[in-house]
Parts: sequence; structure tokens; C-alpha cells
Amino acid sequence: MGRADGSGRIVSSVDADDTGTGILHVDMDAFYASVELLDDPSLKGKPVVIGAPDGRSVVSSASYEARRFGVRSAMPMAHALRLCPQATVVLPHFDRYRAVSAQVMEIFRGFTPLVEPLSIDEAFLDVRGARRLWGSPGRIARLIRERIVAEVGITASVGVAATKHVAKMASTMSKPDGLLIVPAERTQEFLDPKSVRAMWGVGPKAAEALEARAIRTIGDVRSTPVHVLERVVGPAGARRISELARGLDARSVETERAEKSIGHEETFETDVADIEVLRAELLRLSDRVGVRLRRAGVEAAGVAIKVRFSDFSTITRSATLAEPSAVGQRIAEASRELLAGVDMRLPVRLIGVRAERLRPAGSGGAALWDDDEDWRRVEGTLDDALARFGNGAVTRAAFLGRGERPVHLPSHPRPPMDSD
DNA sequence: TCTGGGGTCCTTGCACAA
DNA sequence: TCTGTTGTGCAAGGACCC
Repeated sequence: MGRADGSGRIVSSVDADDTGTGILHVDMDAFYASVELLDDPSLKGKPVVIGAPDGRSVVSSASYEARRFGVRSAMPMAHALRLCPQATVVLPHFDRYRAVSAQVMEIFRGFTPLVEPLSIDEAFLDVRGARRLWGSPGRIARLIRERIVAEVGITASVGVAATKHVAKMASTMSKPDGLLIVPAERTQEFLDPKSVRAMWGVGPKAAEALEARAIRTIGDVRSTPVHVLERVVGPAGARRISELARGLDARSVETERAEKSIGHEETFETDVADIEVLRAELLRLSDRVGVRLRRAGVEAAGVAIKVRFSDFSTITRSATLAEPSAVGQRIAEASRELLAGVDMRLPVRLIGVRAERLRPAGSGGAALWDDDEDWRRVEGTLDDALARFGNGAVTRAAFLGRGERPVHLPSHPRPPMDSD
């Protein structure tokens, strides 16, 4: 598997066993900071913090030199600069990060088409079908790391395992600039002693609740009955962590993922109590959301707003649009109506708009078809439904126009208790 | 210390349809 | 006609991730 190398990370030796593996998790090291160092070599060896130096911003990324002072991502910038006053603060250049990210993802796709980008700086790869061309998963991981350094000039850490969850944990432990391989048969040995906090989906709240019941390691999770875990993290969470603790993770590497919502939010420099300023901000944010919806070729069936008050309490309000839309003006109208229903008891720190329940543009209609056995909802027009199922079979049908609110109808056989 | 912005998923409560 | 049951969708809030 791997050994500690004295710097806090655990890495595998060159000849490490990779039997039974095939999933790679590749994670770029201090990505934004690394790209900035690449573009300005004079920053090398210095503590660098990415973010806005003013007001209410937080740290987006920090070089490993800055991390030695305790600076971490998501830390308020003011706090970071108290810990490390000599740090160089660099404004983020997201377009540049996206370009470098695309370059790295292309390197991945040179080894396997099964690449699932998780965020701008990390991805899962399924290399089980690439053995004949490139060799074992461990060898592929080494080649990928070498190519990223040679062609992009930054470093990445890679976890190699039989499942996504273990691969991700392994890459985290090997950071920075490391490689950790967990052969399939040693998965349990790898997982058992790790803290529950290392598990995907266990954040500070869940970890605290688990630890309060003396469930501190992944091994403890494994030996705790699911019904006990359910009381701590709910039924879905219990099922998930119970399986992950046993090394079970059936999730495959997915190359396609449809966006489910698109939103924008903004924290004001100083809190705002003027409703007209808030309404203007909603229009501005809605316009940006509309542009992104149209670019993506989708419409929103719902709109949600988020309001964070000066005491950091946060509320959300959402509504279904009369008609799915990708027009900023319509989204703004809906947002303003939602805002009108909010109790503005305190000045506002942040306001946001989110378009939800996205669907392909122009697909707002649906035919409802009843053959006396089963209701079905068919995307498209009534004619589409008749063409598909035939006039004779359709005894009742209705068309939901784009302006109509969808009617709730079961898409399954009626339950036995049905009384009509 | 004083908390960004982009998201996803889960839980709870309510309303509705049959 | 009314009621209990069940499935589903919506709304709101919260945890979590990068």
C-alpha cells in the first residue's frame, strides 16, 4: 500500500501492488495557487494566498508555504493575513484556471474516455479498459502524474483503488505531489483505522454526532448496526456510510452530468436595508442567470431566492414559474415577488437567485394519457402521444400547455387502497 | 476569526389525488 | 359521501463538497 514519508503524507513505492484496482482519483495540488506560481515564477517559495484582499472575502486557495502558517481554504482573508502577514495576496483568474483545467482533463482523456470531472481541479478515471494499451492502473497513475508536470508544469496527487470512495481518500492522504495505491484485498485494512471525518459525506456536524456515540473510526462505523447509525445521520446517510465503511461503493465513473440548477449570489460590502437596492440586485443576478440558462440551452421551471441577514441567519423562498423560462426579466419578476414575501427584519448581507428544475429549452409541454389502466406523462404534444400510442388505446388525454401548471397524476398502477 | 460562491443531496412537513 | 392510506411533488432548511 503506502508508507509515511515524513512530511505527513503517505505514498506508495514504485513497485506497489495494484491488484484489483482500476479507479483513479486525480487531484491537483493547491490548484489556483499553483497556476499563479506558474504564471509568476517570482512567487515561488513564498506564501501565496488567492482571494480578494478586502472586506468580507475568504481564501480560495493557498500555497503550501502559506499553509505552514495555518492558512486554509475558506478561511476569512482577514484571519489568514493575521496568521501570515507576509503572504502575497493574488486576485483569482478563473478563466486561466478553467483553461489549465481543460488541458489537464485532455491528458486524462488520452488514457481513457471514462473521465468524470468532479470540479475544476479533480476527476475520477476508470482505467480498467486501458490496461492493454497503457499497463496497470498504478503505471497509468504514474504516467499521468509525469505528463501533468511535463506538459502543464504543476503537480497532482493520485489515489488508485477499486472504488471511487477509497481512491478519493487515498489521493487526499498522498497530498501533495503523491501517489497512493490501495489494492482491493487491503481495502478494509486501509479504511478501518481512519477517522470518520475522512469519509465522503461526513462533515463536521455528522462527525460530531458520531463521535458523541463513540463512533470515531471507519472501523467503528462498520461494526455499528445500521439502525443505530440511522438515528445519527438519517436513513440515507446511514446506508451510505455503512456501505462505504465496508469498502462497498457501486458508483461508476459517469462522463455526463446534467446541471440541475444555475444560480448567482453576492455578498454586499456592507449590509443593505434599502429594498430598492435589493430589487436592483435581483435584476442584475437574474440577468446573469438568464444568460447562462440560454447558453446551456435550458429553461427553468422554478426560481429560488436566498437572503442572508446581518446576523448570518439565512432563508430561502422558491416558486414555480407560470411558464418555464430562460429570460432574465421573468426570473427577476419571480424573484422580486418572492422577496416581497420575506420579513425584512434585519439588513441584508447576501442575496442570491437560483434557477431550478432545468429542462431543455422548448420542452415545456407534456401530454397526459390514460388507457384506464395507467396514467402516463409523455413529454411533447398531444399529437406526439397519439402518434406513439394510437387513437384507439387512448380513452382520455390532455395536453399541458407551457403556461399550465403541471397536474399531479400517478405514473404507476393505482395503489390497492384506491377507492374509485 | 467571523464566516465567498458555486453547487448537490437529504429530511421534514404539507398538500393533493385517488 | 367520508375516511384512511399511499404515492408524489413542492417548499424550506440544512449539511456537505470544492
